[in-house]
Amino acid sequence: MPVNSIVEHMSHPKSIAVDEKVVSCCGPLVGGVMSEVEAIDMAQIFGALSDPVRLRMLSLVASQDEVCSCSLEEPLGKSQPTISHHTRILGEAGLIVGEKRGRWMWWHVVPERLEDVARILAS
Amino acid sequence: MPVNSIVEHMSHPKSIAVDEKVVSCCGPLVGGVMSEVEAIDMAQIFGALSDPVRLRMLSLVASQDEVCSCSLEEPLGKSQPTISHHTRILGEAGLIVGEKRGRWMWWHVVPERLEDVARILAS
DNA sequence: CCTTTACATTGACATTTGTCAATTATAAGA
DNA sequence: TCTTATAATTGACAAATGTCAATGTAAAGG
Repeated sequence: MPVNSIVEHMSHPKSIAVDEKVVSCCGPLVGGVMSEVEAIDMAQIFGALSDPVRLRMLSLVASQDEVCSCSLEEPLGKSQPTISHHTRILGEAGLIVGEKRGRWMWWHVVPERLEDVARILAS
Repeated sequence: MPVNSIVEHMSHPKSIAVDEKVVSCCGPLVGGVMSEVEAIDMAQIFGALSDPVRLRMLSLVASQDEVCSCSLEEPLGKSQPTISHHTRILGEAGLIVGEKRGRWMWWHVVPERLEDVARILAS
């Protein structure tokens, strides 16, 4: 129980005594207060996951070994430039990887990346 | 190996044969293609996590049993209305919960919610 | 070559988002 | 009651974001 609640009605609780990281067992969320740069990097990944179209896109890619860009337009109901835009954002976040073969761009998910993100949250 | 890659240079790969969900063991990301409403709900949660200030805020709250709103302004370097804005977004996403005691608003994380999100990604 | 096809890029636009000053609401103390 | 302290709300604004039409690029086939 924190000092805060003990002195609840007596003193101002503005100072935080940050717990020190005992062991390096945990993700950034639990194991100490996050730095500015950590937060920016992490926010970029979560930002990639913060759009409904991209989530359904990721789900579509994950449902196959690999999926071509052209086969995403119809199920997502978006134009070709929009699909390209979203694949780029998911790619830059490291969540999917694309390989060009012939005329087609083939995408597959990066499971390790998803596990990394999951570990951040539930460490 | 998908039909897609076999007929790579022969036919157009626009049709996706969606794998059917065999058992309900998995999160929405792996166990079948996500629906529109699922995607919108999930995007709201990830949207709450997609801002550096909110990530550091969540990390600060997670570093204590509970944290008062007023003790977030200084470490995050944001104004009081901005802090209130961000706590509301994290709260609406179910990631933190606030309780008003006296003049102070005390926040704590919801670990189960974080685990839920983690399970979505690494199921 | 020239044409077709798949994808990327650019530019424009409306919407959403993050921020703060000013104000309002509520709780505690004198 | 009057004053002080904490938080929520409102309004305004700049910046970021999602979308598509138009255009550019590169690969394959004639």
